[in-house]
Amino acid sequence: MVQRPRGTRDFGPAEMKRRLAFESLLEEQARRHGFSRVQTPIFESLDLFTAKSGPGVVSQLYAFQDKGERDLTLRPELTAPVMRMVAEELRNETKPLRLSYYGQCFRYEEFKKGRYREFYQYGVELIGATGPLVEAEVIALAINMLNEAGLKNWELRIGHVGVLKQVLTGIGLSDSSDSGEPPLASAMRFLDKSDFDGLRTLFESQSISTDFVAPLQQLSELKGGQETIVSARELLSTMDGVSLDALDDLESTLNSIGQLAPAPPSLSVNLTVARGLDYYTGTVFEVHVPELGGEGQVLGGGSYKLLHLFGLADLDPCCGFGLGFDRVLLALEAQAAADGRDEVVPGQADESPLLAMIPFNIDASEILDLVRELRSSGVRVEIELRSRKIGKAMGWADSIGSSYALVVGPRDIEQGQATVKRLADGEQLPVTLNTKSILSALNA
RNA sequence: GCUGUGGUGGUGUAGGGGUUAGCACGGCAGAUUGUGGUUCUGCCAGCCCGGGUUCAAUUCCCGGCCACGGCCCCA
Repeated sequence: MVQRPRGTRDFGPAEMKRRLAFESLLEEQARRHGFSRVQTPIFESLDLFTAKSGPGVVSQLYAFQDKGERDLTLRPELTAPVMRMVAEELRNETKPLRLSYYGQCFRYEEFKKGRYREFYQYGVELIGATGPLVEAEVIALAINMLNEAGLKNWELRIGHVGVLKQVLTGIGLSDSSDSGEPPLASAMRFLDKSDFDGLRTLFESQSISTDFVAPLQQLSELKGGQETIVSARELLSTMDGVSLDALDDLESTLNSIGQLAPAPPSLSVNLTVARGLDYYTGTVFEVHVPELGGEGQVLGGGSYKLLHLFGLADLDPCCGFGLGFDRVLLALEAQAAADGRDEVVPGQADESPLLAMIPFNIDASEILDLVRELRSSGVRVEIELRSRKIGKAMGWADSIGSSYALVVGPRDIEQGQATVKRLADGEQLPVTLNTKSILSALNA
């Protein structure tokens, strides 16, 4: 028996109902925010991702050579492909662009709950505009999506890489280095790991006053929502030469988000986020769901500079986020189970009635015209295909979830009459064997 | 990269060195040739793979594969 490759999943009919409902819910929110869907290839040139993330990523890629010995890889994420597409195809479009995308990505790593080798990402990028309002637009969309999906108990973590950069630059740390890691990057790493001894040692080696360690520690330990900005402002105003521009921008972004979207269940402002990634330039944000445990991050994004890699530096920075489609669904499933709810994703149930058409001791050709007409009127019709006897046919109709059954036998054909049976209560509705009559019975 | 637990029909499980490997759900058929959901009966279908120990392994041991977790990491 051949099995699925490790780290992949099959989705049966019940699960796909939820996934399709979730995707269209996300798409509808994106649409209302002015975003248009795009799609890029499942595989790309290997260079696309090494350019963005460095040669180290190759170990985590499904990379391969094609018959022309071209180095290719299954895509591990969607931001870089969309950037490539913008540079290749969309230069002439009116800016800013609001693009959304959805599809599977592949990473060769050990898989866990919420972490698969083939996983699905939904995301958006807003390209060709920058600033607090742009960030607010993007983050508000993220909030609205999660809110509309019915997700509860999630936390929006938001920060601004510029705050810390401006502080560290202001006190004299350099952003460049002839060899090895720039001092600025080292400092950010120490702060991210809360390694204040390491930070102190770094400052000593860079001839920077260790008096700055204490306020930096305080800054990194600030916790809370929007009021954190006020505390940070007080703290930073005591440090000479430190610009408050980034902090002002973050505050402006937060204010606009407050107007564009409902308040998230929990908001956490963190001013020393590093995110390790040097292409982030402004606000960065993540959404965490505690129920998911170790793989609790369901969404992440921010303002970043990547288009310069494609010769479009004038469009940098852009702002976007990626949403972990599978993880959000896991969270929704867990929450629905905890509440004893059947509905995991709003709108997952197909509302239009299903009619079980049961040809009984007649040739099926007698009812096919009727079936066609009913279907083109929007009714879901399923024909009994196994010539079951009446009792079994009814059991079949029930088990496929139909709301109505219509048995058509020789007598019905002769008389042009039949009865539509409503399965919920057994009520029999007499109909004439034509589309109009049946439709009105279904709507009764 | 480190590490824990587990793998018995399609699903959920019981059992256990020699068994007709039990039960429930499911699917199919019959009782029931024009209106289901009850009931009864029958049928379908299983010990993850390889090696070892043994007279005998689904059961014990080792390895692999797969599954579910916890750290680390995560563009």
